[in-house]
Amino acid sequence: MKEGKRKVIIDAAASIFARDGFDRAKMEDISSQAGIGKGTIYEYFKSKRDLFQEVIKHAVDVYIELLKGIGAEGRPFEEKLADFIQLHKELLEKHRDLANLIMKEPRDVTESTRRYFQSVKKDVVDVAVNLLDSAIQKGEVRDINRRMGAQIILGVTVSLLTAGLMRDEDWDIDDAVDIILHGISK
Amino acid sequence: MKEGKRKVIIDAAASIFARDGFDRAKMEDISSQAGIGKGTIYEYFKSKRDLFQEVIKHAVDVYIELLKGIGAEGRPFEEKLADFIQLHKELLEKHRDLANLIMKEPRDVTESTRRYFQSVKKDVVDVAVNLLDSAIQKGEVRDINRRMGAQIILGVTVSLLTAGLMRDEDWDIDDAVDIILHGISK
Amino acid sequence: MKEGKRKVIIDAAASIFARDGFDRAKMEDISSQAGIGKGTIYEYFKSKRDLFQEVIKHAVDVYIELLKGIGAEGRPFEEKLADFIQLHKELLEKHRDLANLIMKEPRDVTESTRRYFQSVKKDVVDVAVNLLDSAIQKGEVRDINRRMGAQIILGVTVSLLTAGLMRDEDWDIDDAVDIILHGISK
Amino acid sequence: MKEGKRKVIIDAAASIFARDGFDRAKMEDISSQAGIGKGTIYEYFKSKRDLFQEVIKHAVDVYIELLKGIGAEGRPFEEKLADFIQLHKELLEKHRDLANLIMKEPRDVTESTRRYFQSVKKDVVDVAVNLLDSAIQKGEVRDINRRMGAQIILGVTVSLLTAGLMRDEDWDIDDAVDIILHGISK
DNA sequence: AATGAATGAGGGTTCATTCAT
DNA sequence: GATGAATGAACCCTCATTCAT
Repeated sequence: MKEGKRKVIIDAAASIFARDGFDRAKMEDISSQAGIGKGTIYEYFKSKRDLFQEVIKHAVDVYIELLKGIGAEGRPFEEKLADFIQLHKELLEKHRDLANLIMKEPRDVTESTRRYFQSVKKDVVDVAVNLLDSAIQKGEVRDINRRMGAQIILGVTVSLLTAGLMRDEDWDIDDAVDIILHGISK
Repeated sequence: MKEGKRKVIIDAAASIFARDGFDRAKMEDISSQAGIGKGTIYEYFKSKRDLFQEVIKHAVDVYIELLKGIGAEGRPFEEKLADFIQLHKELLEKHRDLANLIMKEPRDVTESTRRYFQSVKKDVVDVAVNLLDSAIQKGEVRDINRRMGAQIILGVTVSLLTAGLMRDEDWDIDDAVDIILHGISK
Repeated sequence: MKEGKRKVIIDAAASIFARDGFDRAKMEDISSQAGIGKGTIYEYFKSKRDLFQEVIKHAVDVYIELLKGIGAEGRPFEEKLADFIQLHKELLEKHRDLANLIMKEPRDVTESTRRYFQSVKKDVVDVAVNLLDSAIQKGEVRDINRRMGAQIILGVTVSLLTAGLMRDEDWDIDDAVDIILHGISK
Repeated sequence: MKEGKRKVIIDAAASIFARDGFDRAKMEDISSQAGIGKGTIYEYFKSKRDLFQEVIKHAVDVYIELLKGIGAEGRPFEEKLADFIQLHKELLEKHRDLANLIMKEPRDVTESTRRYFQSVKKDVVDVAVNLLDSAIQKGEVRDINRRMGAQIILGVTVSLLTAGLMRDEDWDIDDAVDIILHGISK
């Protein structure tokens, strides 16, 4: 029961933080969104900042968990890459604003949260690095700087998605994969 | 004189907004950074929001102006692409935080500013689209979806730069250009 | 059993009120000090204020009881006076903070508590008045205004003790008695 | 002008703190008592605590200044003693509650304020000690422990006055002086 | 035109009290 | 009876904005 309410608060907070950003989010809005009293939040979280950190941590955990599912061996790199993009697409469609919280670099939080963010970003890049590494070893991909390649994959993915290009058109994923794989040169 | 002070305020505001973000930036900090009285800002700008919009507009104008310089005809696409990346690199190095203000989607401003942002982003993509279009017509690049290609170029550029990968390593631009042009596939 | 728990709560409250003062004392601290649940206090006391009043009343009752023991007839005034001071000394040493609660005039309580305090103070002064009265009638003391004399005795006692002058030096009591009795004039 | 308003705030705060105590005093009450806006206080004082400290410091400064006036040489100890009591009497009549703030030991302030309080108390006792010392040297008073004697004088003074005994009866000062000088013994 | 003192709406946080279990 | 999770009134403090000078 207790943990249940914690979750309710985190979900409400996620939606309000995502809508309004950290500074403009009001604890009262969060509490009413959660269907509880304003003071109740403080039974579960020390402060607004603390709540924010937990929201982020939760969102990130879900995200990382999903990401890890992609690595499964034995499938061609091309498919994994499509999955990687598809995953982000779904994530962004379902939790557009929350995704922003993860992708962007917020200035309004503890140094420790900032470090956490950095480490998360690194985790995400690492997933891409692993995808690449395995593909390079199998000879599917030429031997480029893995970290840079991973960064490029992530950047293309995020920028395509946040640009809203792919919102309704599934074929775009394949095109994106094609461009990442073969470039744009004739 | 009047316009001179306006500029002073915008510069000060740019530096404070970049440092603290919109919500945490204090009008008092801006005024003292500008070396003027707190009330004076309101002689030139209606409100904090208004000031912020002007700051963004100014930064964007400079940015767009620089971007337009790249289009110059007669040079190979590869060079233009390198210039495009180089321009962003310099911009990000000089005005890292301000650049964020432009690249990110701020939730803390007027709907009208949001629209302005959208149009700016479109302008930026348009520059890339034009680069691509001209290259496609010259046969330098295969006939991909121009807007998507442009978005990919931008995504690669921004993500590489914000990742800090290139901070001190100039060769990276060529590698990035290579990957954009020829992809990562063997 | 019921009364037993009441006593436990009063003792816990006394220690917390003494440590933190009325306003800063937290009901939760009191309950955990008492080893019971927060809500349980309200089974025994209507409110924080009510609890405070009971704490005071209890402390005062103990105090008054001790005071009354001094009056015993047949002993010289000088000894009684020394006892009076000694009693306060012990009281202050054992329950320094609680003693403050009694001696001082708290502004943070009901008018009725204030009146109670007044009456307690009067009781204490009365004890001193009785000491004096009996001494005056026996000719041990000159015929001064009894109430003023009593107030003086009390004032000297409390001020000496709270000043911490006598904390470790027993002889001081005799000196104090001497000065009260014979004044400071040559 | 600026200092003028500071003084206005301190006076208002003194009256509210005196009436309600530190914890219950509301900044809003203080501001409205001062006839200014709530935020204005914070232009002059960092926080409620800071304001409180300044109030105390101010009250104490006035008090110490008045006390020092008593020491003037060449007058008999008896007169000085009467002046000492008279001074406290007037002080308590005019600023009864504020006087309490000085005399009592508040638990709700910085350690540094507590130390300041201690030092003030010492100053006050020192004045009394000096009175006594000079009297002892002139042979007006027998050679008692000066600090204890001083504490006794202060105790008698304060206890008589806070008891409200002397509120309207001027003769009491002489009686008090008499008792301090000659004791109560026949 | 320029200033900065004054303002007060707004929001995070605390904690006495309630009440369902 | 005993509990402690839930509540929301209350209060300190910040800071964008105004306006008298």
